[in-house]
Amino acid sequence: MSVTIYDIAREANVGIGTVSRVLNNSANVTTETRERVITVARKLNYQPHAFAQALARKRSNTLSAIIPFFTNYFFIEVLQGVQETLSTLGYDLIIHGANNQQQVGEYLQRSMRKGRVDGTLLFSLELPENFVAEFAQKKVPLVLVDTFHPQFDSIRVDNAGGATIATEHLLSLGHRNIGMINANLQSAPARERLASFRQTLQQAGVTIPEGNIVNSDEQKNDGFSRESGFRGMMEFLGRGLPVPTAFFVSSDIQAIGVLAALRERNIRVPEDVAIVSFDDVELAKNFDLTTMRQPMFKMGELAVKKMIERIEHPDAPVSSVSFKPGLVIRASCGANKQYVFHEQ
Amino acid sequence: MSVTIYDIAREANVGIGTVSRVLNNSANVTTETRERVITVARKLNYQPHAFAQALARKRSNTLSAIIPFFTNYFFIEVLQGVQETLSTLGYDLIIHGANNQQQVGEYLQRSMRKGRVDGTLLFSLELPENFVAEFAQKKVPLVLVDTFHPQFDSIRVDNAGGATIATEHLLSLGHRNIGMINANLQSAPARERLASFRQTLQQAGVTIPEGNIVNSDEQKNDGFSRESGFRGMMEFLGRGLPVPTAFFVSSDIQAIGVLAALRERNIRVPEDVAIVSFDDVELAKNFDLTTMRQPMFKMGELAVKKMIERIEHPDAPVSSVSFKPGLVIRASCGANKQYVFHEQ
DNA sequence: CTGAAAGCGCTAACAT
DNA sequence: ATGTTAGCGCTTTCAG
Repeated sequence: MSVTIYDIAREANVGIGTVSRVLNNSANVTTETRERVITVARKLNYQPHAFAQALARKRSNTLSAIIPFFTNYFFIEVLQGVQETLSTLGYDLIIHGANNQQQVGEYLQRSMRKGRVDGTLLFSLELPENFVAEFAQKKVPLVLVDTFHPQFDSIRVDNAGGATIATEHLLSLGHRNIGMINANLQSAPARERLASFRQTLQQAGVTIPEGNIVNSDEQKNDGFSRESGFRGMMEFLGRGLPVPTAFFVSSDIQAIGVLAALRERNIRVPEDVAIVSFDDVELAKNFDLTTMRQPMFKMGELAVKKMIERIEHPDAPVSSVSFKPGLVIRASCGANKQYVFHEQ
Repeated sequence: MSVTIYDIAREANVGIGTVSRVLNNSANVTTETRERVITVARKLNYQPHAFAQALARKRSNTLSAIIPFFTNYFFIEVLQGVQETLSTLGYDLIIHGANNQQQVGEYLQRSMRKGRVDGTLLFSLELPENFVAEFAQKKVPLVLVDTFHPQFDSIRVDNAGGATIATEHLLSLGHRNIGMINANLQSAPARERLASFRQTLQQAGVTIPEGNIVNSDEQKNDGFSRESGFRGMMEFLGRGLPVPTAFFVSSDIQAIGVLAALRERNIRVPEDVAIVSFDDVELAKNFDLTTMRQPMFKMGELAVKKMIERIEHPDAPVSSVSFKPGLVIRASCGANKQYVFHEQ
């Protein structure tokens, strides 16, 4: 059927071993024969058979990524970083979208149990405990992105640090009555962002009514959604409390909903209320949101690099790095009231 | 190392052939031995080695998808359909993000590299001509999604039909001065949507000033972006023409920009201007956009089904199906002025 | 019905 | 330096 190293060997009058050697750039081949083989290979339009290689090498050069099925911009951008990096390394990426914890298990099983992939990246999903012991013992290359487990490599966002910066920014702008529209507390990022928000206010000696904080109770996407932001702000407004002069919102996507709610009530941003959110997804700049930027693309790159290192050094100590988000100032916080639409 | 069919065979006192047979549900095995083998396999926690299977079967059970790197909601939703369907079929999906035409070629080459994948899905990108002859002759399983080539299967959106419905809807609402904010005409969908818009008006005997039509000249994403919509509307407003009572916008994402521009000029939607756009991406409902819904998830499903059929019947005639978008009426067209935020 | 054996295409250890 | 050979783990004839 298709051309194999046997065809090349015959045509070039060498053994298949030699062919394999030149194809793998291994030493000990005369430049003369090397060139002959290469010429023939090119002439025959030879393409190595990936699976045969994988089988013989016991290495597949492909990774898998398990991501939440309800994908949002965060994953997309991180994935782009992953994909780009992988592709320069000659690796392939298999994607698995998980709907629930059980599926995570299935995919983990499917990916790892056997030669299928060299390693897997788990995104924003909890690692099921029943895999921990086995994976740790077998030293399965697993890196967690935006999630954590002490026994595996992970890459995280410093939610606490980010929330602190956001809150301090609002404080520095003179705001003293601040509110927070948060996602569902069942998600760790939501908990961490809230805790730091509280702590930062407290350290600044600022007290706010407990009613200024609205936590989402939505299940979908853990409340990191536009609807959730809209409802959260509406709920706050329904409480009849004095409207704070500023809000910290736990994600850009929610902030967009918050903006809609505010507009409906004719409350202007940033004149009446300043907004700072979190993530800096693609959309954020279009809404002129001041937000905490997470270097998503970079996180993807780093995830891959860690993975490669892990594959090459299975016994290296596990490491966890967290990215500290940076403040991106746009119009929504009022620090810069100019409407800047076309920012790069 | 890990458990193979040899281990099972030994343990169950049968030959590896028999083990393989029961594992593949092939006939001609006594229920007795079958059960014995299954028991042992389970006990040993056996997992088939995908690559070895692929090598022996000459079939990998994995597909690849080449998508534009600047991914938007459209792809994400289609991909979810692809992924979900594939996963129920036991297939894996390899993702390649292409930045340019040349990369499409590289990935095409890499994917098709013998046996790597059983077929590839090409999304919204033109199939490089230099692959056509070879792929067609070798009957490489290739299905095009949201793009087209006469020699390969494809799944498309009926842009013409959709634009017609959108325009007729506006007409039926009584609008006679209508405008269009379009994407970059270098993209086929933009051209098709514009042509049908024109034709529908003409057939209805409605004439509009040429200046009512604004085509984007942006490169990024072919002008299917929020910025592009914003600028398009601003440009129109700068022309000094009477403002139409309705606009057809070539995508939801642009419509969001259009909305922003209109708001800035204090032009109300839908009271002053009605808007109908195209796509019905996730965000559309949050902006209460009346739009033409493309069944993206379904398109993904169908793409996979077509692919499987193509793999099984390499000689079947090529087919191309186009999905006719359906009108989703929300608040932005004024047909239903009620603010509906929480629609499912 | 089932065991044995021949590949699938490639790598790597072993000869020469 | 290069040819030969033994697998990698599984499927699939081919005998029996």
